[in-house]
Parts: sequence; C-alpha cells; structure tokens
Amino acid sequence: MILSMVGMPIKDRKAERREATKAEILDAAWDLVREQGLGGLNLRDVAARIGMRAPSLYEYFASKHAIYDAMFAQGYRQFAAVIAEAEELSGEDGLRAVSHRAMAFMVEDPARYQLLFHRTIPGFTPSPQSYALSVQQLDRTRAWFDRNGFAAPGALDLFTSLIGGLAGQQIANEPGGDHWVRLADAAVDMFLSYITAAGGTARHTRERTRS
Amino acid sequence: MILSMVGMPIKDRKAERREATKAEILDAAWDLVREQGLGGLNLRDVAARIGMRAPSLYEYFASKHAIYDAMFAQGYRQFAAVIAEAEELSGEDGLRAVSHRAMAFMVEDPARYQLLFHRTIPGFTPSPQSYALSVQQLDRTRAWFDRNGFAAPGALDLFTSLIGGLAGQQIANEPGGDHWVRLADAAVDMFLSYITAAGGTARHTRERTRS
DNA sequence: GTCTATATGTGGATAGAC
DNA sequence: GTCTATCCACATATAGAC
Repeated sequence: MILSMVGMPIKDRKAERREATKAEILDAAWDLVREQGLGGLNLRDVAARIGMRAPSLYEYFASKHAIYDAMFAQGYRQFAAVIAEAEELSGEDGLRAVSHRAMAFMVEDPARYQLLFHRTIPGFTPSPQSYALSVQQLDRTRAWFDRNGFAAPGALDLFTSLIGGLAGQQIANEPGGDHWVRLADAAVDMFLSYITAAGGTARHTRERTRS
Repeated sequence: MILSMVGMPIKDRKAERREATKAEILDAAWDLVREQGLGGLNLRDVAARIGMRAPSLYEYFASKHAIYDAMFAQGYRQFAAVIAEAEELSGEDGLRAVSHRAMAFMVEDPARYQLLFHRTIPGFTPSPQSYALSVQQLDRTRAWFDRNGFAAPGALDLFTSLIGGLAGQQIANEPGGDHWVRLADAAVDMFLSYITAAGGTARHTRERTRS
C-alpha cells in the first residue's frame, strides 16, 4: 500500500491478475508434487495443468527454484496459521492441540512435509525471506513454550523431534495411514510427565558419558 | 559354497573378481550420494570414479534402481551390525547404547539416512529381499525390547520415532553438528521414565479424543 | 503476455565393435 | 567385459515472433 502513488488506482487490476496467475501456478505445482513426489516437479507439467506452455512461467517466476521457494514460504504461512490457532489454548490442552494439528498438517501432505522440514531437493535452499518465516514460526512456539512453563532446556527441540519423528515414520512406512499418528497422545503424555516432573529440571540437562 | 561342484575350484576367481567390482561400484555410488545428495546420483559419474564408462555398469547392475537397491541392502546390513553390538547389553545400559549407536549411524551419513529411513527417491521401492532386511532388523529390536521389559504397546514405535526424529532434525537443520545429538540422553531419560512408570501401562495405551 | 522454436544440457539405457 | 556411438526422453532456460 505504501507503494501506491497519487493518481494511481488503489487496486491495480494488472497486479491483481498477476498475483492470481502466480497463485494458479503454485496450486498446480502443489498438485504435481503430491502426485509425483517433491523431486518430480517439472515446468512443462505445471504449465500444461493451467493451459500454458513452460516458457510462459518465466513471466511469473525466475526459475524452478523460485517456485520451490514460493512453495516453501506458502507452506510455512499455512503451518503458522494452523499452529497459531492451537496456541490460543494453554497448558496441556494447548500442547495436545499443537501436537494434533502439527501432526495432521505434516501427514496430510508428505511432499510439503519434505519441503518444509527436510533438505531433500538437491541444490535448493530457501531464500533468506522464506527461511525467516520458518525461524519466526519456531520463535513463536518457543515463546508459547516459555509462557506455558515448558521452559526446560531442550524441551522445544525434544518436542519438535518427537512430533516430526512420528510424522516422518508415518509418511515413510504407511502413507495415508494412522498407526504413528495415533501414538501422538502417548508421546505427549510422555513429554508432559517428563517436563513437569518435580526436580526434573536438573535431570534432562545433565551431561552423560555412558556408552 | 553349496553351489560349488566337484571338479570346480572352491574359489571361483571370476566370480570373486565380479563381486569385487560390484563392491567398487557401490563404494563409488556411496561417495557420490554423500557429495551430491541421494537424488544426485548418476551413472556416468559413478563409472568415471572407478575408471569406467557408464554402459559398463550394466554388466554388474541391471539399472540405476538396482544400484539403489543394493545400497539399501548394504545400508541395512551395516545398521544391523551396529545395533546388534549394542543389543548385547541389556536394560537401561543397552537402551542407551542402542540410542547412541543408532543416532551416530544416522547422522554420520545423511544420504544413507534418507535412503534407509525415508522414501525420497521418486519411483524407487526396495526389492522384497532388501525390504526384508529392514523388517528383520525391526523384528530383532522388537524381540530385544520384549526381552528387556520395554513391552508396552507402541513403545518400540515411539522409541524409533524419537531417535529417528532427533537425527532427522540434526541432519536437516545442522548437518555435521551435534545440537540434537546431544539431546539423545534426555530423550532416553524421558522414554525410560515413561515406560517404567508404575501403573504406566494403562496410561499410554489409553485412547484420547481431546482436541 | 503467450507463443513456437530452439539452444543447451543431462542422463538412463541399448547396439554392436573390439 | 569394456568400449564408442548413439538413441531417446526429458528438462531448464532463452530468443524472438505475434
């Protein structure tokens, strides 16, 4: 809005159309990675799916990696929205809500899970702007953990590994199923009893050297 | 050895040479996926690395996927050997040893981690023989869990998700580092206190419906 | 802004000489 | 058993007409 100038219409129809087309391209790209796997994305198919030819895409994205980057950013905005709702709750209820929503978000789209939470595309690194979205999301959840007393060192990393690990196994071993998804509550039980144990603070920070 | 027949030398020099070359090819392939990522493997580079041309590889492997398949099998044999040593111990010591060795095995080679524990190569599925190796490995650890009293439903899946999840985060966020690796002991503490809690058996099998 | 045509490159796989 | 030569399919990206 700051960029709009005197004498120009507030709503730039051209820019709007352009954004709509970019969104169409991204939708088609998501469809394709869901069908062919994250690495199977190719520009011809993306273009064909919206009635275009591959070269036309370059009017909207500078490269294939730029499309991946936009998908990465879009995915993290979706993730942020999903988690933000759950983080309106607090305490145990909040943690369970976050767990369920994060788990559902991950397993419902394996390709998106790979793009957002693993480094699986050779040569692709998210741009600083897109990467910042992931950092901000983690910061928000860190703050929520602090506000809710889940403040032990390593607690957040342990929790994200736990949920992400269950989702990863679900996706790798039984995509579309729910065997590991159903373990989410047990995982939260385990995490909660560990993190809220009296005198537990020293226990999980202690360095160990055995075996 | 059963296949050797009367009048034939026990050691078939030709077959030995052949196996040696196949091993050379696999070594080169491992080098390449470590350098270029699992998906970056290509036959020309593999061949060049051992002083061959790409077509010669077809004398030893029927396709690129066959190479991936042999790598998959080889990786699980290595994994089995590493875990078997740790499973000579028992109880908490054994569990810690398994955790440390599994974690080290996973993070020391991200490409191998991806190949063995995730489905990341479009179109590749391990052959039944190779897949059986992964099933057998899980069965052995399941038996070890039973022998050692970690028998609660879901315990094994929770444990593998926990260790695999930590390794995955380590690899995705800080390859070569040890931030998540150092959380392995805390994770085992958490798992042990959950699994050995008095009356805990009912708790972690209980179905939950909240949020 | 979209197209056709094409440059340019890669990579798996096969044929057939040696 | 290894090679050269090549096929074929595919894919990113660019040039330039419309």
